Amino acid sequence: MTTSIDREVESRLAEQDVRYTRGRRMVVAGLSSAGGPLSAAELHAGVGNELPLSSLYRSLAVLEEAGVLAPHHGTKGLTRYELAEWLRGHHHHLICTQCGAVEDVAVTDRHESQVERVVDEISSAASFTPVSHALEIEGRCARCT
Amino acid sequence: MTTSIDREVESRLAEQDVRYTRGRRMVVAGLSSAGGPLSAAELHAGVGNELPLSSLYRSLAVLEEAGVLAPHHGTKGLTRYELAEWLRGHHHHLICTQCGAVEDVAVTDRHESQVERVVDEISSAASFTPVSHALEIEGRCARCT
DNA sequence: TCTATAGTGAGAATGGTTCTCAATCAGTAA
DNA sequence: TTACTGATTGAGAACCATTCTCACTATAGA
Ligand SMILES: [Mn+2]
Ligand SMILES: [Mn+2]
Ligand SMILES: [Zn+2]
Ligand SMILES: [Zn+2]
Repeated sequence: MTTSIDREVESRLAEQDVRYTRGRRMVVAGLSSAGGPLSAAELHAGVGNELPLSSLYRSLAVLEEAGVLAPHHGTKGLTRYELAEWLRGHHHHLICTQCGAVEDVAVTDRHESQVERVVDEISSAASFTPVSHALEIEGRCARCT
Repeated sequence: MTTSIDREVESRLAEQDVRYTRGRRMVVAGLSSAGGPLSAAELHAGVGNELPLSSLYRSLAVLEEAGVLAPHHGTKGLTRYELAEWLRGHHHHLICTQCGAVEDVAVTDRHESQVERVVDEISSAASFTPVSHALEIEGRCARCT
């Protein structure tokens, strides 16, 4: 099945003369259907341990380099990846300190513009040029309350 | 030299029957005088490679457990630590994508209350119980512009 | 002082991630 | 189609931040 995200990734990679191979498609598909960022190990398990780990890691690196994926450095010794914002849309994260789950959360335009105003004011006061921001909320998820 | 932070850490550890030893003091001192979170390797170098790495890592773990330090998972394969918020005060981070530096940035009460309102609204919409938040701004620092 | 417990340091072990290299695949030209 | 060429893959070794082990030392309390 070819989704719309698949098609967008396809053309993005074509622009950069990077092939959209079977393994890379599996990674994108795995992350497309996830509710939050996934680690290499989680992706590996998610595809029934097809796709060798070395290839999986290489695919993650290639797709990150191509701007298709964004790394998310969460808990200790583990990098999780998610689709880049131009594919999935901007969002923030709810991180459960109990079970460790990271959940995507959409954000309204009103909230987003408020956050952006704060980001811009903080940045300009520090002579910093902001490119993006991440608002991460830690606490207890609905299941762990 | 015994700073005020030193005294606060001292009593916090005393409450928990955890000794405030030479190595632990070196870690707290190193982080007190830093402008952002530091990794184990950075701390190690900062004290002239006194304090063996195994002891340094153990001190970081003990101080984190005691609530004196907070880990910051920023870059790949590297955990940086900073003083907990009750010691250093709440702040946010400017992360330079060019040089990798992480800089603390103070936040005004007005900004903070705006951010907190957004955090609360996002959380309650997701049945999430927020405990803390982190606003991380990525971009170029003044030096790398 | 004696004893029990906490802390230390050197090095081994662990585990996520990256690297190596030979084999295979995909695009291109003849 | 066939031959050529560079990209991609997979198995395993290597890497490196972090954690563990264990014998030794320091400290607090009886
Ligand atoms: Mn996400
Ligand atoms: Mn900080
Ligand atoms: Zn949870
Ligand atoms: Zn910089």
